[in-house]
Amino acid sequence: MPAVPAGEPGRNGDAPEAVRAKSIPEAAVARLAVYLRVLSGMSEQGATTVSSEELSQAAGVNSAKLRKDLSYLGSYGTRGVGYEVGVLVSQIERILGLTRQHKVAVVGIGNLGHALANYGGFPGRGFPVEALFDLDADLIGVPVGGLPVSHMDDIPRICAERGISIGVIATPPTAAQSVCDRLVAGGVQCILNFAPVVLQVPAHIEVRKVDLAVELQILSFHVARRADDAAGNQGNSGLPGAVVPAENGNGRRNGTGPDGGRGMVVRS
Amino acid sequence: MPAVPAGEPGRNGDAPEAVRAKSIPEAAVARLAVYLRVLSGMSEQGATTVSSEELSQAAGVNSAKLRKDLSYLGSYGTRGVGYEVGVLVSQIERILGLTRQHKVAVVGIGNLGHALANYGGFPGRGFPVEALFDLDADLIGVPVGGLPVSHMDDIPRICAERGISIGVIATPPTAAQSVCDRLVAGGVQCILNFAPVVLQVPAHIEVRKVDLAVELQILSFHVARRADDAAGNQGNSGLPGAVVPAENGNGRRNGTGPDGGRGMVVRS
DNA sequence: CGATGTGAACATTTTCACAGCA
DNA sequence: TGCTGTGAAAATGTTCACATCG
Repeated sequence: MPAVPAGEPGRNGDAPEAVRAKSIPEAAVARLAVYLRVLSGMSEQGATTVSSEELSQAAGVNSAKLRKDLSYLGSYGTRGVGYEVGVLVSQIERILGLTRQHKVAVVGIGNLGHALANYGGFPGRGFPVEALFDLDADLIGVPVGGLPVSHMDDIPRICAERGISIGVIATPPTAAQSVCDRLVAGGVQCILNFAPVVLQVPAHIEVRKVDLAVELQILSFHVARRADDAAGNQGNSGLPGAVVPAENGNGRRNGTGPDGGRGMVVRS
Repeated sequence: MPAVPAGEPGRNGDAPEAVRAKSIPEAAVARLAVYLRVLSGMSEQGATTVSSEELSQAAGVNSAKLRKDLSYLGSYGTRGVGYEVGVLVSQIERILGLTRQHKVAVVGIGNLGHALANYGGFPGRGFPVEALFDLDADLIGVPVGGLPVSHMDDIPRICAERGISIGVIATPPTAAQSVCDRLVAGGVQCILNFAPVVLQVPAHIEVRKVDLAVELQILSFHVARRADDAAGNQGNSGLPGAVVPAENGNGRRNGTGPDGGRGMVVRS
């Protein structure tokens, strides 16, 4: 995605496809991460091969979609048999760029930030937390999860020094944009934003947001809609029928989407 | 969405459009929640009207999309002028079902659950936390955020008694499915899942997931892709050019989508 | 005149359905 | 025979562009 100077993002008449090669769909990337987790679990349980049917069941998607997604990796399956778990894991890790580490900085050591910091290195390794920041004087210097908290003013310097590539914003909404700017100044390339604000960033910075309020409101919408359906409710709607994978609609895009609530979190 | 008994979700040749009326796109619903937050902020600052241009800027989408989204509410704008903030707020709240309260139960009072419980009522009111659950004997009975923690075995009974409609799962992944089943048994209609597992639920239950690992891995993918682009980097890519709203791709679907890593989360 | 509301063009994503290979 | 890989169709979602109306 060639960065667009300003104004409306990506506004070009026809765009002669520029340089972009094959490029794998955003939606597929998100699912690959899920497949990876499922595959890791299977691997730990000793499985060596899986069929698209099995894997798709476990991941909660249909098999056609799964195969299409995996096809973006290349052809690593064996017709009539299935896929080798180990191969799939490697290939997905390769595509997702998990073969190298991505240093993380957590800003805002409140409830959520604290939880994240205590994580002591994010999911499945590969995302070591290497810097913590806050404004609270009482927190500066205090080790959280083994790492001392630094002052937000030092974000640019410290991020640059330590080669942080991902910044996690877990501050109150009012501080978020300022923190974001400093992270960018520090050379951070991606931001995971838990604050309920729409961040303004240069085109080359990737932002993803997690917003509790938005999630709850979307659920609220569905509850409401269900109530409306109180009409032609033929067939089997509320009947405790078969149980199937959630298969909901979290295919979030990132950008401007849902933001929301207040901030907290974490768990493993 | 008529519930599909079992097997592959929604597998029907052509589906004669059944009963579904107009129905507003999932993607739009997520954005409406964002508009609502932005509008609330504007309202607090005394703004009484907004143009699609202003609002879209603040929300990080383009004006056409914003107008299309708002059109699902009905026609509440004034040509040549814009929209009345108050009207928009009311209409969005109506569509999102925010005119009534949705009682929330939080399961798993660890780092995340604790943070959520302390929230003392979720974002912008409308989502009061009315029950807390955990397995830890040391926690049972202890008030967290003013509410005593109950045992997970009592999930079905208590949820039913208190009329909980939304369950938040903040437990370790191993307990998630079991908790989910009990929430469903207790009559909960929607689930917000912070555990990195694909939940199996009856078709009439709405599930949304928040997965830190998946988010980080998606960001990792973009870092990696950026590295690859190290080729024909003409134009202005890394140049600190204009700053624009994030507008990323968090348009998550929910269902079977991205799940992910280990579990953590949240904010404010 | 200026901004909304929207049909139609376009783009992306999902699903189908089946050829092809182990 | 059975399952992968994929072209093509269908569905969804986004953007354009402009008629319309306050």
